[in-house]
Amino acid sequence: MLAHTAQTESSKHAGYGARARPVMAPHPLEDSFDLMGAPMPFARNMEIYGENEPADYFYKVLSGTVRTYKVLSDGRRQIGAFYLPGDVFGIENGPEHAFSAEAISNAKVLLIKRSAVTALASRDNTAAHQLLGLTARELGRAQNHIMLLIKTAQERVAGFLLEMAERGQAPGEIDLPMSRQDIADYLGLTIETISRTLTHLENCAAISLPTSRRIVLRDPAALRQLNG
Amino acid sequence: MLAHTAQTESSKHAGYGARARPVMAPHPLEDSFDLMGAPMPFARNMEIYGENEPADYFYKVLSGTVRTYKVLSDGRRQIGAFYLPGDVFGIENGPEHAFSAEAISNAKVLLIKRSAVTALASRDNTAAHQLLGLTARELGRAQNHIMLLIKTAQERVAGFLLEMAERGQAPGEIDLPMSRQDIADYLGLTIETISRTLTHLENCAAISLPTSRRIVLRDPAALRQLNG
DNA sequence: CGACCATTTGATATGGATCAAGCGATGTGG
DNA sequence: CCACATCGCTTGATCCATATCAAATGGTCG
Repeated sequence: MLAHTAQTESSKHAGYGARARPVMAPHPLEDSFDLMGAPMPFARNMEIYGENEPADYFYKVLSGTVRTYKVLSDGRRQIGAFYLPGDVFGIENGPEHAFSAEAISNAKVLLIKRSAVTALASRDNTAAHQLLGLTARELGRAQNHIMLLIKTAQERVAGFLLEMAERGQAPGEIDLPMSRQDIADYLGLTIETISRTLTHLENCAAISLPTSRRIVLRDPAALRQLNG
Repeated sequence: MLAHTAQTESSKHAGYGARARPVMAPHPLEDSFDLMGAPMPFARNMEIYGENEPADYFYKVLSGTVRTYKVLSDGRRQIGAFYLPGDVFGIENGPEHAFSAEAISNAKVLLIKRSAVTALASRDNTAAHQLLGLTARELGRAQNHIMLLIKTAQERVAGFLLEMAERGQAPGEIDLPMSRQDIADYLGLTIETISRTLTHLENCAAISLPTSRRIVLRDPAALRQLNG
């Protein structure tokens, strides 16, 4: 539904560019695409692209957090993944997006023309290899997600916390950018179950919850055990 | 656990080759790899590769059916996918297999050296494109699987039947190569729930079950509606 | 025919959903 | 600055879909 106007939009924010790339554990594979993109800001809860729209761009998170999701006919929402700064999203099978994407928090996203990437990939085989690597990584993520979805509520939440802790910068500390509803829709549970499970983990001294969005992993080994 | 002896094994069955490729809806993308492989037979329930083994080969089903799966520490098994003749499997993120693979029925599988494919891909960009296409298709399959796993038992079974019907040759008729246990482990349900759901669908006149392994889609539209 | 295995069917238990308040932070208008 | 509405989160009570436990049935192979 949202028509990208990358040129016009990004021209309003001409200060960013590749320079604005946050200091992160680098994803070396995709670096060569960075120069091809136009940075673009998205406000909290704004749609970046919609399901079934033509997949004309790849996207790289510069700052903020992004969710991809699908909604079933009766309104159930499944979140496909959360993307943090440095992550690339929008890579999918076929010419249309299978999921929708929204900014969870105010975010800056690099838009990279898919046609430019595939053109580059057909000339430069390191670029092709990088694109393959990104797609395979996404596949691995989806496979892990499948494994999460067959577990008990405790195991799903423990797995989610470990995943977020690994991806964040502070080891053993998580600053959740997403709501309980987002977590629930990622894990295939309800907000009530997420909340109850977190308080239970706190009672078990596995975690502590200084605030509802901040989680300290007090006993990661216990979480890993729960993880199945 | 299983060390492939592709050359020695396949030399015992030197009659197959690309000629033995079953007549199927072709997957045009991977045809250029076919000549690079060595066909190899696997008996029912034999392991093709194990989780965490080096992923030195890609595999293409020539006949029979293959399942990939992961087992959690407590014995729960999740089936990642079923592969029918013409399908390629063993494409994963990283240098090791994330799943194990077994023949469900006696099967012939083409083994294709991964190094040969990547070497070809770095020279020939159509080959690179084909490999990317296979990986992206696998990603799409995993994403659909995720969507299945958040649904009710009826929806999962309906979705599974529609998926199998699309992939099989006879429209509206399914000859299941796998057991109820396999279906259960694919859908994250129990065999009892699979069985009960199938009999319920039969009572609703959505399907009929001439035998336990044969399913006729009597009312595909009803199934599609159930699918969510 | 008889043993074995896969599948179906039945009875009961339970984990997580649903329904329903409460609570705490954040923000807004008076 | 405070009263109050709002929103996200937590907590409690009950319900229900599916798991679990158990037994019967049926199909296959020696």
